[in-house]
Amino acid sequence: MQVYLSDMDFTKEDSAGYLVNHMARLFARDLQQRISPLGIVVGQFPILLELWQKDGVSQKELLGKIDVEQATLANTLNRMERDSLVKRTKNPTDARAQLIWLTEKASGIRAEAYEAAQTVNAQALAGLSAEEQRQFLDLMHRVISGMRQE
Amino acid sequence: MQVYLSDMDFTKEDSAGYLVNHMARLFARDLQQRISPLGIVVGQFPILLELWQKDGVSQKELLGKIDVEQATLANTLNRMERDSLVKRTKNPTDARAQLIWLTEKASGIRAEAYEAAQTVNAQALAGLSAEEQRQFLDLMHRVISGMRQE
DNA sequence: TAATATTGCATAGCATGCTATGCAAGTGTA
DNA sequence: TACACTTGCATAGCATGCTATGCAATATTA
Repeated sequence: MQVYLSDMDFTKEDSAGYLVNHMARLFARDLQQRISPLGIVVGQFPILLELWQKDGVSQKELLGKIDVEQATLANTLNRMERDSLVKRTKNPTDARAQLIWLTEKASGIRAEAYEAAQTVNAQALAGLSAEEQRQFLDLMHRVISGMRQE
Repeated sequence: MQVYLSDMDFTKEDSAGYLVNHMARLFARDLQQRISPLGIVVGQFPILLELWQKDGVSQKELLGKIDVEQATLANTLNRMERDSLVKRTKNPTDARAQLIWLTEKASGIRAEAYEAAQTVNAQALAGLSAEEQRQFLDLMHRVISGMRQE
């Protein structure tokens, strides 16, 4: 079957952008449901992932590891501080900079948060074979690296 | 190579959810850049797609074709009305309902908007072969349909 | 028909993300 | 040292999306 696309035709279901957007909201919805019992929200997740690896870092260092803009990070950190997930201290060697530390509350939910995310990922990809799952991740990596530079 | 994932390990780059979220923001960024000269923004795009097919519909009918919540649609329609993209009239046979109509301004940018979206999609997938592009869309469809029901 | 339930839409309040901008603290240079 | 430049972060203002809630109009049921 041959499908002709004219400038008078646009099919959402054939649009990568439309599908990506929809899929992202489904992932966020599922992850939010699973992590809300832990007292965190989805936007905090990438930040927590990095701080669980290493805290006591500057906002700049954190920013280098996370794919959001600086203002987005600063705002999310504000909410995390409000929610007692992080504390900010002055950097003794640079008064402009800060050091960001996890609270015990945030440290304590690490294993459960990992599990929540892995469960969401596993369920989302449950309809794909192991080989298809690898392909899917690979394709996404390639699309992302192509788009980052543009 | 065998990779062991423990509960003390979580790699963003292996997380479908993380990649999907990042990719969605890259798509939105690129589309926004291309359509802003047309006087529209990305959230309006799915709504316009449907209204270009058929306008004079109720909000409920529109909602059935778009994958967002009712409140999101109502808010986006408010901004579109503010920006002179749509007009709302009363439904003569049901005073609760409304009919949503495109303005001439919105009708006139259809071809350019289609082209913008198709260019974004094409560029995003430029690093994939035709067969890989088909696979990618197919995998996304399957992931989405699996997640919608959960 | 009167009471109740449902429907169609609007609004409030919030999180996430962006761009643009401001500003104090550091760095470099004349 | 004085000046300009850069850096690290905060804030304003906006769009997008969500859940929860309100409310008038319609539909249903007793």
